[in-house]
Amino acid sequence: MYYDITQYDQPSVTADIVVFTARKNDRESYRHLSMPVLSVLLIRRPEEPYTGMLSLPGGFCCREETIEETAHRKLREKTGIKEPPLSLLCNLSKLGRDPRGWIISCCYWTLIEYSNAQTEKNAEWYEVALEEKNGSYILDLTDDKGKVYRSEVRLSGTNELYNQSAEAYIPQNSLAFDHAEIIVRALLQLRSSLEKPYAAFRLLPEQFTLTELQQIYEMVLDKKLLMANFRRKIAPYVEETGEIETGAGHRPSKLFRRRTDVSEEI
Amino acid sequence: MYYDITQYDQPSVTADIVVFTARKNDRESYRHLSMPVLSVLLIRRPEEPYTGMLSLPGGFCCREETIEETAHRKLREKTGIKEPPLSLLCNLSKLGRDPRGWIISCCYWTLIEYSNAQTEKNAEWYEVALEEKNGSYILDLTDDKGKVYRSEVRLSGTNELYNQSAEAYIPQNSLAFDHAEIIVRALLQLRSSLEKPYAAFRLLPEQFTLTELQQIYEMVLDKKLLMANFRRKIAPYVEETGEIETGAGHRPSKLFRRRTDVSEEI
DNA sequence: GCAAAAGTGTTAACAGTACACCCATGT
DNA sequence: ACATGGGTGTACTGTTAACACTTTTGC
Repeated sequence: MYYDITQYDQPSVTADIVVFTARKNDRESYRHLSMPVLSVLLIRRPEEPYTGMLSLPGGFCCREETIEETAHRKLREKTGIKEPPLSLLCNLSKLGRDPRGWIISCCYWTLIEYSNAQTEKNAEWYEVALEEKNGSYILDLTDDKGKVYRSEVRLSGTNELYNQSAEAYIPQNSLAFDHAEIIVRALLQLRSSLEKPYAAFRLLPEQFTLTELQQIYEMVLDKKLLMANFRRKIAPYVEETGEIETGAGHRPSKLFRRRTDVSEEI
Repeated sequence: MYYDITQYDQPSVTADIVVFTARKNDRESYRHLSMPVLSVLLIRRPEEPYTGMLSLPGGFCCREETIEETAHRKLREKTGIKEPPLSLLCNLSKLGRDPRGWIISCCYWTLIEYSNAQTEKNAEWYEVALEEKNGSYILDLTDDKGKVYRSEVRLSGTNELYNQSAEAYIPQNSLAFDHAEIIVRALLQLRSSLEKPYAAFRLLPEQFTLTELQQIYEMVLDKKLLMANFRRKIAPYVEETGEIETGAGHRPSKLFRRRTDVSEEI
């Protein structure tokens, strides 16, 4: 009745996820704040190819799941996090990007609150730093011992994502496959998503101070903001809880929550 | 050496493309302008499944091409258009969305200038009209004889695209597969992309009047704009060519082009 | 002249920026 | 008291919205 689709060659399809979180050191002293640290979840590969190198969490799609469900299942296994909203980032499909054969990667990104996640064995958080340098990007990933994994990424288009670079499949230093490029694209998209604060809320607990929210912005955008202006900008999206943060050695902060009549999407 | 990826079940992958264009009737009279009409390219399916129903152009991905290259090849076959920039829209992967089996659709959208395209046999342009109605969308596609194909689409999230609706695979009236939903998502994304005028330029010839550009906006956003304000808004993106449109029965319009120092991406 | 379309100017409202200043707390 | 962070007001600037007005053409 129908054409037999299996007469055509078929690819394997993976879901790969860039998971960002904000980790916060405790206060440096009773009266000094410390900035949160933008971090990404990476797996040290236990198997071929690229054994021992760092890679994004993800896995092969199977018939019983949508791609997003595969991503959710993998995230549940690695972090215990339940079904965070996923943003589609890009599809990478150039033959040669994976030495095992024809493998298409559907890439997503998401944000989770650090205290909600317990990472399992070979999954670790790495601090993310991105620097632009005459058209290329320098991506530095730093583990908790201070070891830095540097990758240089050149994006073909800009962050508009409708194209993919020829060099995408060359593993960059300690990052397997084209995963360095994926992380760079995800960070660029995260930054532009901060025009609205929905993404930032996902990095904070339900109640937060406006300073904490501002620190999320400063961490992601990698620049300082003026408090008065920032507060006016996000005022429509938050509401006071009535509660107060205590014991911080200064004027106590009001605690806010996101307004529930605004969308949670990122 | 490596795990054998072919031991897992593998999906077929298709690239589907929502191609928009702006068709312009000739002037209704020597002194009345007529609005351009937003149109989308659809194929009347010559084969099972859904024979005779309308569907998006697209085709199965093969090993030798990236997904974008497959999309480009299919567009070349249907319209003769050479490699327009593609914007990633969504991946649809729910089992059951295609009766032939496990088929993942990678959906893109793009814009082309009408005069550049020659459609082949069973490909036709359909006028697009979208109406929101308490959370659902009514999509009306009209052929050149005035026949209307109506679909009702309910998006699970909004236009943020990280989810897909359970009913996605139910063919909507005359649209095969979940293609009605894809067109709705593409139109919503096209609308929000008009914050910058790059997308609009792709619907016009190299030289155009500001009124033509404004008509593109009004056509896509489906609302009237004020001329003076519109001109100020897009002024940074265009420049005068020095030439003048003649023979229109009114004060002649200056012809503009897009400034070449701004990105062409959509 | 006149209808239709091209194009400009004027104003008020609003959002973004920079900065000055006051408030509340733990030591 | 004082240092530190929390929080507000104000003045300046640029952008957007609404509307009134002038210009140029073919008939």
